Amino acid sequence: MLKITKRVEYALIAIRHLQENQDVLVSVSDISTAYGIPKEILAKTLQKLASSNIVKSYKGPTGGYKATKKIAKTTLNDFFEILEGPTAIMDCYFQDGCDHLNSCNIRTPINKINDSIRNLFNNLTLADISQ
Amino acid sequence: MLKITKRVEYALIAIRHLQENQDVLVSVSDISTAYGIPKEILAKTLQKLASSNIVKSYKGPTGGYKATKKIAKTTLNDFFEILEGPTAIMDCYFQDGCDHLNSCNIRTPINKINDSIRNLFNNLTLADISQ
DNA sequence: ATTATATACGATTATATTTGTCGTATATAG
DNA sequence: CTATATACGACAAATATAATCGTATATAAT
Repeated sequence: MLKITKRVEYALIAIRHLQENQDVLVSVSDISTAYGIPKEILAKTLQKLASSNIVKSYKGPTGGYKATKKIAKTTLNDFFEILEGPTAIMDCYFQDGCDHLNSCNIRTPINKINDSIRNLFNNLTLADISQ
Repeated sequence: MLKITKRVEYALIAIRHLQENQDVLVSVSDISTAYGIPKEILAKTLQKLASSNIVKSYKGPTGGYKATKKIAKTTLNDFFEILEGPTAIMDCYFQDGCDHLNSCNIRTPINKINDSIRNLFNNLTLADISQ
């Protein structure tokens, strides 16, 4: 449990690679072959990052991706939520569709754990974890 | 991603129920029916907690479980690891069997994230998240 | 203009993990 | 002796994640 997904893993690999090669455009294939990552998944992952301006995309032959200055300032929470949606350890007892809500006795602890994790990730940037 | 398992959820429900009923022995069936939890899974979960002395078990008819004083002092990390094994966001790039190790460029960030989470969970007890 | 190569993106399949069930053994109160 | 509780391993079902496939669009180079 509490695992990150391959998408997040691939995204981290990609942005670090882009940061180390800021002078050139890097294509999906470049990263895919360099790290042994399935091309299609990596492509979609970079598309998500591009739509949030974490990276910038350039179409056409000689196209590819570039790192942006936004990367360093991005929090882990934002990074995760761009790729995977809301950070939440449960999915979920306290929203619509929970048929246990009436007898639920763990609302407080679940919320406290969740708040702690979100607070942690909101106070860590991608720059913080890079060095 | 970063979800807790049902086992952890059920364990939380169970220990909170036991803490609220410290004067009596509570059986698996009691908790199972009260919260709509599958009996067999709950049983195994409580067996794990019992083998770590988080709860105490009593066999035979009129048997069941009781909360122990150890609960409040138990850290979230210990609680999670009793039920689910080592707390780690990846499984894993840096151990045996990783065929990407030579080209891995995310060792540092993964370790930093992992250390942060483990640090958080090691400094939160079950008592801390209860109120 | 045409071609080759890149990103963009929805639909589908494959795989892995999690969740739940079944069967059997052991302990013990009445 | 019997009924009811915990103990525990093996298996099956359900769900979530990962990967693939197909098609569209943009654009640099010829």
